[in-house]
Amino acid sequence: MYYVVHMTFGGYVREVRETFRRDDPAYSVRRVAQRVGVEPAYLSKIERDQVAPPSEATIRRLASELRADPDLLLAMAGKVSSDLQAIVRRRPQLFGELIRELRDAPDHAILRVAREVRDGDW
Amino acid sequence: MYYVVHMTFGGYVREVRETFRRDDPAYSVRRVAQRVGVEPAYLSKIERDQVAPPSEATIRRLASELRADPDLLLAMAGKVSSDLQAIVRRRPQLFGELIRELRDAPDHAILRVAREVRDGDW
DNA sequence: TGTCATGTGTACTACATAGTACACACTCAA
DNA sequence: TTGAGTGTGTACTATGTAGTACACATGACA
Repeated sequence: MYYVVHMTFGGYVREVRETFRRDDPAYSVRRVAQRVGVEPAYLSKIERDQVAPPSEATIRRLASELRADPDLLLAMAGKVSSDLQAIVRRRPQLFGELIRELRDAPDHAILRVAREVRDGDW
Repeated sequence: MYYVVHMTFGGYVREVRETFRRDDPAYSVRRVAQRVGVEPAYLSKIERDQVAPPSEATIRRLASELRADPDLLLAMAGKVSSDLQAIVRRRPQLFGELIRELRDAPDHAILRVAREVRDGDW
């Protein structure tokens, strides 16, 4: 599934939507656009990367509609979830140090740290 | 020093600049503005919170000029450093989980985790 | 054969962001 | 008393963001 990382935002959305569509006509550009709350022409342009990715709010509704991970979709759009930003902003130096420290850490190390924190022994 | 958290961006900048100025006339609005590369009137408005905080690039130059922590200044401006955002965007789910897990953790717990990572035993 | 839904091209718009440019009144030092 | 430096008010602007609105050609299907 990691190949996704090399896709554009629009390309990924189109692929996911078309996959749903293969066995459900409710996933046409027009009908998805309507449920998401944007104009069909706009969604069409988004999927062909003719315009910049939409706002965070629209990306979230799109993610929900396409059963995609909002954080992943936001990342593909070059954005970071505003709730994560708020957490970091509350203690910028602390989180800054931690995140920069983890920049090159392998995935499993980050996961392990997260689990350690969850079983919080502080 | 934590009272800083309750200040506005502009108020903090003004306070820091005026402190420098008490024993160095090179820290007038005009001269700092010139070194930072903005119009004096603009810096004046920033310090009185008459306009939104400036761009990340300008905040960084301001931080450097005032020997302030860029992450802190950016946070006061409601922003998160773009390099941190880039790190998170590379592995959005992983960092998302970790950061949300740490939302309510005490400072020392986050620090401890960061140190653990630095003495990286992965 | 008409009509219905589909995807998309073109044109336009409202609001936010990130400032510049200039003028003005004030103060202090020579 | 003038002139250099100071802070700030007002007016303006360029670019980016996040879309809407409508028209059009196409293809299926009843």
